[in-house]
Amino acid sequence: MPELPEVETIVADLRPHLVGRTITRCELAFPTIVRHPEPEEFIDAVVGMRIESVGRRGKYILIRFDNSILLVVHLGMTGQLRLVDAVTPLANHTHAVFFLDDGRQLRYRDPRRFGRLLLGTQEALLSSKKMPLLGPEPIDPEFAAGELYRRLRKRRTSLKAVLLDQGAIAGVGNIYADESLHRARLRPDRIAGTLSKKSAVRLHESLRESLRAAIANRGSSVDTYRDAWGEIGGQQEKLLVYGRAGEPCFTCGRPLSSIRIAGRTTVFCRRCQH
DNA sequence: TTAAATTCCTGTAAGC
DNA sequence: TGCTTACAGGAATTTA
Repeated sequence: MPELPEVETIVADLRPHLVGRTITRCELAFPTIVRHPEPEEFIDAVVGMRIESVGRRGKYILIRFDNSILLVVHLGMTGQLRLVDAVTPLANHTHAVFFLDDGRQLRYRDPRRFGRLLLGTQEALLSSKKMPLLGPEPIDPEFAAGELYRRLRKRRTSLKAVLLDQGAIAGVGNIYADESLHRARLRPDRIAGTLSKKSAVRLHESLRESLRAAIANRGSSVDTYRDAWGEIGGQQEKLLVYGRAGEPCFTCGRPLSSIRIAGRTTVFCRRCQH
């Protein structure tokens, strides 16, 4: 499922192709995928807009138009945003198509429909709670270990739950939460507030390393994730624990354990993580 | 106020 | 082989 590295890959791929393009037409095959504003208003507002920039905040794709209005795309679990030629056959579950002035199309496809589209200024979307307040970007050079430590310290829930909390740290999902906790040799069910500064520094480094490696490998295609060209990523081959329950730990050889934390499958090594 | 539980969805895989 | 059932999970919403 798309997390920070997968969204970053899509955004980086789309940026040079979308900036400067104008949306000439928009078709919604499944209008309820648009959560704001009403679908008719959404179409009226988006058509004729020129794309100024393409960015990312957490797991959100931000397509900014030249009047500071944003087209916000959240991929949920199975969302895909693809740039295709007009002759490319329409895949099933394609809910929205944006026609561009160069003849190409930006298509949103999402079998499970957990994703959503939003349109508006950043301020309006935030104040109307259509977009939540997100925590800091973990790969931002300014995101220091001390900041992570402060955020962990005030929480009385598990490390895993805090890593998944988008208001605590933006962009981390089930894959990279498990991966970074394993790298940091920390049990996912450790209460966040009991962590030492030293352990928090280790988690900070592990988190950033897990995300950086995944971005370098164009993300993990463990479920239906595909990049903007429909291609799979490469990080799924390099995952240390995610999806490997029962298989041997690469460090000690003991079978990896699987438990449920915060309603999420969580894989870790009972021998290596404390 | 914080944390946990519930809900939304459908493709996939396991089990009978 | 074909049907049924369990499972996957991001985040908004509800409950504790």
